[in-house]
Amino acid sequence: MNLKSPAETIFYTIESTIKEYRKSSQKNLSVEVDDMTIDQGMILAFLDKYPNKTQKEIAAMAFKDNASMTRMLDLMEKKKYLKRSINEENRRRYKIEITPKGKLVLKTLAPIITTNRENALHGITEAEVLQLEQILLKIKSNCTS
Amino acid sequence: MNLKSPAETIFYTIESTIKEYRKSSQKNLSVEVDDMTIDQGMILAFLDKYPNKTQKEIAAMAFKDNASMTRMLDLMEKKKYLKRSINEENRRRYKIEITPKGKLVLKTLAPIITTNRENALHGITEAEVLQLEQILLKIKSNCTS
DNA sequence: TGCTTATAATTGATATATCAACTATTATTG
DNA sequence: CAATAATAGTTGATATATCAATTATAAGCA
Repeated sequence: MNLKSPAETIFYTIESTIKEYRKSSQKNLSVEVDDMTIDQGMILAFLDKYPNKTQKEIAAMAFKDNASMTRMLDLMEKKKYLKRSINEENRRRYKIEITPKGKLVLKTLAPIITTNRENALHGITEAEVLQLEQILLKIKSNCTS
Repeated sequence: MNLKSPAETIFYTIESTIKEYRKSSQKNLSVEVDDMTIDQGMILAFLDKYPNKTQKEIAAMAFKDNASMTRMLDLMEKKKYLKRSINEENRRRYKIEITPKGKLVLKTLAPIITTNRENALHGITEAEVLQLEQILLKIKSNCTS
């Protein structure tokens, strides 16, 4: 039987690469911010960039499940990074506002995120990144269609 | 500020690609096997291929945390896919054996896994897979060093 | 041999992922 | 307008991820 062991497949490489990236990013983040995960940081960045989106839309953009999004926002609200209030124009939705504490964290995060990305892509050309992206998008498309 | 939004980065593409692959693989697996996750299937495949490795070694190969491995094996044992017994040569270790039920599932899984992989890589050349791998390994190496 | 250190695995705490069922609200349609 | 369907978000259950602390055993060394 010629079934490759999981470790020999490209999927394993994809998964282990992103895991290492996440791990090293979390490590660098934790040095500067105490009680924040990289996912929470990412959500905060999305909320900052798209202030009028629904939780559901943010979830889709961040590639998260709605249920996960609810729980992450619960946590972030508890930690005072943001505030949710009912959107009176559509009472099913929330209005989500980043607090001053959240804004401050975003400023702290920016250089860390930049460094994380630069570090991960060190010695890799723009062309390679493009190739990488194109091939990945093909795989992604194969899996969704 | 020129900080890209998370969705515009290659890391987002990597992450979303592997998530779609996992999702579609889980879906195909669930059609044939009822109470098994793709991670459990992967671990079973590793155990089959490397019957004398420790949990720790399997965890490292499968890119899992030791704690996760303990819990996954607990579950798989409870579901009778495997059996653990103390290794008398080194009482810190377990001897892990795949049960007949586990062996059967492995057989059922094999064609599903093959199909999942082929489907995901449909229309992608060997050369592209190699490129993909090389670039990813660079990123991974940047993150671990 | 006794003490210290290393190793394999577990456990607790917390965060996230996923699916399904559910609530509240809004939109549609007969 | 009332009944029904669609939408936004939540909750419960279960699986996995991660870190830190802990247990049991083995190995190394004075």
